[in-house]
This record gives sequence, structure tokens and C-alpha cells, in this order.
Amino acid sequence: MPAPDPDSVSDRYAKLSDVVELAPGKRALTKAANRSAILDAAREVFSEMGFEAATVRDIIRRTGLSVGAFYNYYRSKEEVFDALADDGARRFRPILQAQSAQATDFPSYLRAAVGAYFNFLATEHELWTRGLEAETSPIHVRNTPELAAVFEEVRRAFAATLDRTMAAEVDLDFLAASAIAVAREVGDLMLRRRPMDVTAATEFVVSLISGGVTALPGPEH
Amino acid sequence: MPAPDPDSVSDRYAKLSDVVELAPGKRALTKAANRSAILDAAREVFSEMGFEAATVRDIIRRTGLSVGAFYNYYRSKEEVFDALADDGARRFRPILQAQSAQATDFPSYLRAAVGAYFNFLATEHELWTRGLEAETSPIHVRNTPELAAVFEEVRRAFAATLDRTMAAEVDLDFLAASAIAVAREVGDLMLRRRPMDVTAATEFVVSLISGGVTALPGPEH
Amino acid sequence: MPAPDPDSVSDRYAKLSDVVELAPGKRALTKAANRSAILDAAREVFSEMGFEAATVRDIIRRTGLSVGAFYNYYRSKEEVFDALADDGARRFRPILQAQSAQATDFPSYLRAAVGAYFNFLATEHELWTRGLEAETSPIHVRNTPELAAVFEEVRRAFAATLDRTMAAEVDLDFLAASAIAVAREVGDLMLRRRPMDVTAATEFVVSLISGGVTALPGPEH
Amino acid sequence: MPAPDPDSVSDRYAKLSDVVELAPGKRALTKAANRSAILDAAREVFSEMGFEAATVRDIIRRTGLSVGAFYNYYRSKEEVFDALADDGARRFRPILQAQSAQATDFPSYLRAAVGAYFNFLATEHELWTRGLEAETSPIHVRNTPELAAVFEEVRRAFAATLDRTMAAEVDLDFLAASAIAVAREVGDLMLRRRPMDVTAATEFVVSLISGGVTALPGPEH
DNA sequence: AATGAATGAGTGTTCATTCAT
DNA sequence: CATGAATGAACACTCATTCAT
Repeated sequence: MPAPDPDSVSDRYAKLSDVVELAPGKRALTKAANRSAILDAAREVFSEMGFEAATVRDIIRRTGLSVGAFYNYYRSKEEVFDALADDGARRFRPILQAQSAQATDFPSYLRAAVGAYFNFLATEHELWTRGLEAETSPIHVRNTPELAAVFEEVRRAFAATLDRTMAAEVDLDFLAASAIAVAREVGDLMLRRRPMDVTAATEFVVSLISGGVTALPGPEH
Repeated sequence: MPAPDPDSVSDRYAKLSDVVELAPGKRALTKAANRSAILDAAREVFSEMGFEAATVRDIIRRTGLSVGAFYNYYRSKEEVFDALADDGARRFRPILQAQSAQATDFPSYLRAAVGAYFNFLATEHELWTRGLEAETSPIHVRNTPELAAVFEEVRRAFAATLDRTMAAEVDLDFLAASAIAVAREVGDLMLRRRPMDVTAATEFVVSLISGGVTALPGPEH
Repeated sequence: MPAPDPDSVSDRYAKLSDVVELAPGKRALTKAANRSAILDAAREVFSEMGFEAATVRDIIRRTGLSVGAFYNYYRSKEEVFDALADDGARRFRPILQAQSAQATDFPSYLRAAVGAYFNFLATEHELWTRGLEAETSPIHVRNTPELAAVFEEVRRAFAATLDRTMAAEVDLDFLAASAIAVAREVGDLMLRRRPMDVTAATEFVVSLISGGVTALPGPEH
Repeated sequence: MPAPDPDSVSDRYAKLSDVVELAPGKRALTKAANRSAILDAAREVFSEMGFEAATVRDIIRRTGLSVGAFYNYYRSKEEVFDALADDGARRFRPILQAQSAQATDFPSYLRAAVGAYFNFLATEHELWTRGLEAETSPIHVRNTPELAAVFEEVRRAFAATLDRTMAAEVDLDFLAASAIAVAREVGDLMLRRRPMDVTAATEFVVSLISGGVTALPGPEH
């Protein structure tokens, strides 16, 4: 931690050594590619076996790089984990903002946020489970670092909207936590259904949170 | 060595010496105490660092016993984990059944189940965080074995009730998962509030699931 | 090792405490029985799994005694091993002496010694393999302590006879070692044949050592 | 992890870097040296204390390497053992074949095989007892993996020859076992004599097996 | 930078032995 | 003496991390 930290995922593509050549040279490309390859591999591995069980060798094995190279890009196993979280949050933020831009009241924000999340989920899903899909049946999508980050993102924005639009008499903490939890759980289920129906899932969550059981739409409908 | 193994400390509770004296002898007392001490320590350790990260040595360190003693009582790290799950389920089941006995429709069952769960949670909480309470801030109560078992219990009963009382047009999987998730999350929050208000938390969950945001009671009210 | 060593197998049946009662009391009987039970169990266990793999618990499990009792009778796992050797030697010595008493020249002594050994082997065999016989197929009778002791016994007597009756020009060390080795190996084989033919085996060894291949009798003949 | 495992140090002997330079690079040299150092150390350790009693740490202690390094080269304690056996057999086979090529009848084959074995023994001896020679007095060369393999080799060839050249009336099993045992024992003794006389030892065994005691040559003669 | 062998603390587990009861 | 729970040093093996090449 005394060192300059070359690793916040915001890749500093142009480093002194690379600048010698006019365009980002092969070196720089390789560097970015390696960094990203490690990240991808780590995503898969963490999602397949969880952080604890995953070994650094599991990760680099999928990249074709060497153990040593891993430590050139990330200082520790934990750092990749964090990088993954950053990465997820960075990818999710624009989606969230795009969808929730014109939402003003709680229901519209809720729909925007949940929709954004489910879309993100559907898009990313294959990144996390590239290939082996049905081989092992991971009853739950593991608590990947990116998911954690995304939740945090939503939780914040969500709470803010709630704050602005709801009367003070509801327990905002409880409500935010509940909504997030429902979204997480339903999102999880959604990922495992075929066909994967993002709209239906969104509708379910919005209805449940807004009007409770009685407001619920039917399934497959 | 897969055989019953008469050598382990475990459970030949009824021996001559025990029968002769009315109360369990000092030996038996110590045995029970140790077994329970290990269980308690394991509960704490698992809840603080999760099963993978927890080491057998972490567990026994808190008991003052030796590594060897651990293996006198449990055959493996996994066995304590399972014992914990059994234990939780065994303690929870009667509570759940007592509360949900006369519930016939979905709302009353929901209230019964959530109430049972929150009561169980409040009661058990100190078992899981004995002492160190605020020392580390475990953002989430970890997925302890007992919690897992309890969830399973509720999920089953819950789904059954749902099945009987709701029209076919709601997505039961989504609903059950959502209700459980909300209960889990709100329960978690409840545990960290002072004063700990079981009734309010129960009321919140029941209201949200039944009638959505608009049906929600105010906080601290 | 500073202690008086209560354990050389030559059982000191009468100990101070036992002498209080006139005849060897129940205590003494039990003591002798326990000591012998441990020895028997150890014999089996060592012969089944070898010294290293055998555990003290394996041994006492077969006696119904407690671990503690084991250490009342023998100071260590190694000590039982040694006791077993002593025991075997002590049982074998009279047999050997009886058979070789009137032997004067080398051939007659050879026959006597080999015969004694094979008889001993046949007799003891069931002690070592009580029950499970064919269950596992121990390609070789394990180098039990008693066997080692018996060999030593024969080797000595053998060398002595050799010394007296053979011209100085044969290599006595080589010869003794060879004869012993042959006896050991053939004895081993003999134990696994059905019917077990002690005479044939003896004849084979005596013939081979005396006259070489050309002097050999046919098998099953 | 049962898969070929590209991560272990082992044997991707032909790599670009190795092919470019004529001689193996320093890296490769070190690797080969370490692998061989471990093998040598294991040979010693197994021969001194036997497989069961030997610990991986005993082995690596003699190499100056770390525990981890051991597992870079061999996947388990058992694997070194097997490697040792393979190694011994591989070294012995050509010697045996060279010597027994033109042997047709039993006596000539016997002399060839025994001679081959004793020569092998004499050559290998220093490998097994490097240094400590007289320090501990290993009454018997332990049943090292290589010895076991070599025996098997001889036993097979031996039995084959026997089969072809001897009348059916001798007990081939007894005879093969006996000859092997004698060779083993005499070889053992030979190793401990100074000067070490391979020819005399061979002569002794051949004479004894062929013609028995009366055919024996004198010692040191 | 890349490589991959080396490192050694740490893991779950076993077992000879001790000792309070 | 008998008992069996407690002890802790070992054991085989793993893995994050370092570092010479």
C-alpha cells in the first residue's frame, strides 16, 4: 500500500513507457488485454466456486498467463475481487442513470431501477457463466463482487428517491432493503428461467412492492 | 473407520455410572458443556467469517480446548456445521408450528411465520454474537447454517399455504422467494436496532407483502 | 525408562498388592488376562496392518479395555511389539530344543530346526490371522515381531551346529542366512496352501539346502 | 485436479526456450537437479526408515528445499515411492537382459540373474546409503521400492526359465521363492563386507542352489 | 514485463500418550 | 487399577505470494 497503486481499474492506458511509441503500442494493448483477461477469468472463477475456494492458479489457468503475470496486474487475490466490483458498478451506473433520468415519483423510479438491474443482470449473466451453464447447478447466483457493488448503487439511488417522494411515516431503511432484496431474489430466479422474461420479472417486483400480493399479475401472462 | 466408532466421545449417554447416580456425573456435565461450547464457538466463528474461511483452530481457540478435543466431539468441520443447522431447525420448528397452527389463509399464515422467525431471530441473536457485538460491523448476518435450515422450513410451509389459498395466477415461486427475502432482510435490520422491536418489524413485512408500499405503517409508531 | 519396568513378559504374577490374598486373587487373574488379551489383540493387529499403521486404539478396541488400561500394562506401542517378540521366542525355544536335542550333524539339525519352525508357524498362524483369513490377501505374512525373534533363535543355533560340523571352508554367514531365508520364504508359501503340508515343505527345504536343485523332491508327491 | 495439470513443475521438457539454446538452460538444469535430489533423498530416507515412517519433511530436509518444492516435483509421497521403483527397474532391466541373453539352461540363467542382481546391488549401494554408512546399523537393507521392482523382474524371468528347463516334478514356486530369497540375503551380506566380492557371492548362491551345501565353495578362497 | 519454481505458514486431521475422575 | 476425555506435536498437502532468471 505504500506504492502508487497502478491498479484501480480505471486503466491508465498511457504510461510513461508506452508513450515512447506514438500510438498505444503492442505493449500497451497487451497490457490492457491481459488485465482484462484476468478480470474475465476471475469473474468466472469467483462465480463458479466463490472467493474463498477460488485459487489464483484457477484464475490464471484460464488466461494462459503465468502466476507472476497475475501479480504484475493485481497485488492480491482480494484486489481482483475489488476490481471486479468497481467494474460492475462502472458498467451499471450509466444504465441506471439512463433509465431513471425522468423518473420523479417512487413507482416510476422503482420500475426504472428494477428494470435497469434486470437488464444488466440478463446482459452480464453470460459473462459470469460462460459455457458451463447447466453443468453444475448453482442454486443461487453467487454473491459476486459486481453484484454487491450494483446493489450498493441501487440502494443509494433508491433511498434518495424514497426520501424525496415518500411521506416520512414509512420506514425507509426497511423499505429500501426489502425492495432490493426482492429484486435480487426475483432476478436470481429470472436468470434460471427459459425463456428469460425481463419484463415479467420487472412487472412482478414493481407490483408487489407497490400494491402487495393483491396487485400481483399472474405468471406467464 | 466409517463404522459407528465406539471411541469417540459422543453419546453413550446411558452408561452404568450415569444410571447409578441420579444426576449426570461431573464427567458427563463437562462433556455436555464442551460439546455445547464448541457448538457455540462454531456458531460465532461461522457467522463472523463464513464456513470456508473459518478454521477449526479458530473455533477451538474460543473454547480453550485443544485441537484434539474438537475431533473428540465432531468428526469434521463439516459435521459441526451440520450440527448447527440441525440445532437451529430443531429449535425453530416448534415455534413456527405453534404460531402457524390456526392460520388458514395466506395473510394470517404470513404473520404467523414472520412473527415466528423474528422471535427466533431475536432470541438466538445473542448466541451468534456473544460479546463482540459492535466490535466488527458485520453488515449482514452471515448465512449461518441455522438460518439456512430455518429458511428451508419456512419456504416449505409458506409455499404450501400459498398453494392452497392463492389463485393460480400469481407466480408462487417469485412470491415465496420475495417474502422470504424481505423477512430475511428486515429481520437483519431489526437485529441491529435499539430497541429491538419485533412487532414493528413483523407488521412491516406483513403490510408490505399484503398491500404494498401504500399499506405500510410508519416507523417507530 | 527410569521406572522398574513391570513389563518384561515374564509376568510377575505375584505383586505386593496381590499377595494380600492367599491365592492369586481375582485381581491377579484379571491382570494376567488383560495383559494377555492386549498381547493377542496386538498380534492380530500388527499382523493385519503392520506396526506403523496399527494404532493403539485398534488394539484395545479388540480387548474391550480402555486406552488407559493399555498404558497400565505396556508403556508404549513399541513395548507391546517387543513383548510379542519375547513371547514368540519363548514359545518357540522349547519346540526347537526338543526337536534338535539329538541332532548331531548338520543335515539332521537342519531338518529338526526347519521342522520345528514350520510346526511353530502352522500352530501360530491362526493366532495371527484369527478369522479374516481370506478377506484381505496379505501376500506376505508380515514381519511380525515373533517371527523376527524366532529367526534370531534359529540363526544362532543353526550357526552353532554349522560351526561344529562343517569344514571351515564354507561361508557360514552366507549359509546360515540362506537357510533361514529359504525356510522363511517356503514357510510363508506353505501357510497359504491348502492343504497345508508341513512335511512336504520341510522336505523341500532340507533337500534344497543339502543337495541343491537336483536333489529336490517333486511337489504334491 | 486429476487432469494433466499444466501447473506442476513436471516435464514440459521441450519448450521453446530449451530448443533455442543447445544445452538446457540453467533453469532446466536446476529443475533436473532438484528432481533428482528429491529422488535421492527419498531413496535414503525410505531405506532408513521405511515408507510409512518416512515423512515428506524427512525427505526434503536433506535436499535443502522447501515442503512446497517437494510437491512441485511429485504429487504425493506415494508418487516418489513409485518413481523410485520405476527408476530401479529401469536401471536394472538392461543389466539383467545383457547377462541373461545367451543363457538357455537353468544353471546358466541362475548365474546370469544372480550376477546381474549383485552387480546392480553393488553399483546402487552407495546411492542408498550415501554418507552415513555405519552411523545407523541397518541390519537389513530395507525393502526399498527399487528392490521390490527388481525382485519382481527377476522372479518373472526366473520362473520362465525354470518352467522351460526343469522337469515338472520340482515345486517351482518353492524353488523360485527360495532362490530369490537366498540371493536377496546373500546380496545383503555382501554389501556389508569389505572388500565387497561380487564374484564370490555369485558363486556361493549358484553353487548352493545347484548342488546344495556339499557343492559350496569355501569363503575368501 | 513475463515466467514459473521456491517458499513456508497454514489447513484439516490423526494418534500416542497423560491424567483427572 | 480402570476409564476415556484432553492434549498437542505431527502429518500430508495447499496456496498466496515472492523473486531469480
